[in-house]
Amino acid sequence: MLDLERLRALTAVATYGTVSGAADALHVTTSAVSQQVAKLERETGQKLLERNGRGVRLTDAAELLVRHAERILALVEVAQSDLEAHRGTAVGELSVAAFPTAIRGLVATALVRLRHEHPRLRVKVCEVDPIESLPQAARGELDMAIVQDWNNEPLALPDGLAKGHLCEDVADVALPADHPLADRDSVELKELAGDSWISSTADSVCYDWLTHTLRSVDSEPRIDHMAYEYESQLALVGAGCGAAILPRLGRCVVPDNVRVLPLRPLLERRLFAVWRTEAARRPAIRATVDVLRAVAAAQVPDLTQRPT
Amino acid sequence: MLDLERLRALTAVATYGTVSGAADALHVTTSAVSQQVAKLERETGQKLLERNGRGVRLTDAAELLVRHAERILALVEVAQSDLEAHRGTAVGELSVAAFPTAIRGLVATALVRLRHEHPRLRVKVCEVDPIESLPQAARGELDMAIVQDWNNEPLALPDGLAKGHLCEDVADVALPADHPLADRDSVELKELAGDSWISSTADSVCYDWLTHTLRSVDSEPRIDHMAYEYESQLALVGAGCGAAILPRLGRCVVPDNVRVLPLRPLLERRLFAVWRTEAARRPAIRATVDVLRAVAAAQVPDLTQRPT
DNA sequence: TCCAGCATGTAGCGATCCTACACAATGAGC
DNA sequence: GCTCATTGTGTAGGATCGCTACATGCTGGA
Repeated sequence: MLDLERLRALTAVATYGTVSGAADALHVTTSAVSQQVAKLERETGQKLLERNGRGVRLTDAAELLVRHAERILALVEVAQSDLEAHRGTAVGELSVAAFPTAIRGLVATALVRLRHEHPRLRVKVCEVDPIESLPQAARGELDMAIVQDWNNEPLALPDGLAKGHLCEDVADVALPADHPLADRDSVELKELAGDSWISSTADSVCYDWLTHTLRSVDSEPRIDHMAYEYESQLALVGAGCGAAILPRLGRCVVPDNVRVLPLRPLLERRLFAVWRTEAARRPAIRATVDVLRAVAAAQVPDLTQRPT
Repeated sequence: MLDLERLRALTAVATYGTVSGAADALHVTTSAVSQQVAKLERETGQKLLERNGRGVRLTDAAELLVRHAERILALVEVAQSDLEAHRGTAVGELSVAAFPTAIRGLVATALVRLRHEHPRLRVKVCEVDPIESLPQAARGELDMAIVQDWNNEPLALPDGLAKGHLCEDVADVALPADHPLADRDSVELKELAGDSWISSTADSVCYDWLTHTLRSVDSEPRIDHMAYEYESQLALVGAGCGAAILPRLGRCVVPDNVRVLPLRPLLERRLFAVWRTEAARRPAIRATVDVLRAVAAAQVPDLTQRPT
């Protein structure tokens, strides 16, 4: 009889291309994965991995088995999810990835309520940029990813994932206090064409989005500085290094030498929770999304109406 | 992660209704099955079995899990079968059930050829009446069942099973040597209406078939004696106890005090091999069916043209 | 009331699986 | 061309798992 853990080991090798990559993902040693696959080879009577340079290559038989294994493992996840739904209560472990402003502006508060309302549910939060968390969720390394979707750039969802809308958030522009436009009530993005910009680091969705957005008003946007944390970006803005886009959700204290102005038209992002469709029926998923929505709803006035 | 062996244990309990029945089917002790299910309960966090009188009853959660498990286990079998097909050669173990005349008339010879042509295939034969072997094959306790199908009574195949035709066989009637019709070249069944009959035992398809067949010529057939083995039936015929239907396949030596006459019209049975559709792609299945057909074809003249 | 039948719990033994370590093979950098 | 980092496989030992045998508890019929 085939063993699901062994099938998972093989699919992990197929996914990551190397035995050690699979071992990392499964949190075991390479030796363990190697032995699991070797056992699978003995059981099936067929060679599954072949040495290929320093790595391995899957044989045709292994590719075939992986295709079956993916269907089987998906069905197993549906069964587990269905069984948990039958139980009705949110229990077990739920690993959630979120980007920084969502963690402090939404998830932290939600965790308090979740711990209170679902004491048997253990939510593990990890700060991961959506650029990473989406594929991780698709691969099953995460149960839920909290991601964003700017109004000028829709979210591309990998196969097998479902999303649930959480709330809207508005982003303003942060300018040095001595900027010519710093005393305006609001500003249009195109008025800032030619300005120097401060962005998130290049391995984040915010960087991709900012360059894309600025290109609509400025053929050659100048991104001179990059910092992943907004607090650092604001320090750079205060030092007169340029402008930055600053979401309202999870906003830190703005230094005195920085002015924050609303943009015209509003620059909005939508927040989504994303999960695998196989796990959709888990009460843990539903409960977490519900609480996230409730927390978000309580903050909507703050986010969309605050003068700045 | 769910474990397939544990799921199999639960489905066996669902199938057989009792823990000990499941244990028998899985060839382990009741304690082992009980522990497996208990572990499943801990993993899923839900009660699966409830004491019910001296036995157990499956909870709703267990019923739900069984439905999923059946789909998963079927998919696993397809994967294994597909993988073996990819390998191309017939290997591993194949458990085959056949009724007595098929064993000596067909399977024994086929085993010799199979052992020669597919040395890595181990075929295990067990004599089981089709009345038992069909459900056993459907439940996965057997890989193949060799069954018969009389020309006046088609075979009802349970869901999930496929069949392959092997050959035809003809049955004659055995009469005491001093029977008034014993010297005829052939005889019609209705000429024997009112005669006493010797049948297979009541727990066999042959008994069911014989009573059904005789009813078409005799409203109240007299079945005075029953013996599972034809050799015993012929001894009874020779002792003047009645008539018997005697297939040509695997026919033993006929005693001197018994005459065997062909029936008009021919009483034919068709032989089939039956297997689960999930295992249909196994080369072991295909190879065995092919050899059975070849052996049968070599005997067809003997079976259908022999004067008696 | 006793007993047969069924399920569960426990102790112990063997198998399994994982980690740590050693070793082999490859390919990139100097 | 040599060295070394990277990757995969093999082996020994310890922890865990899973099974059997046996004891115990419960139920329903004789």
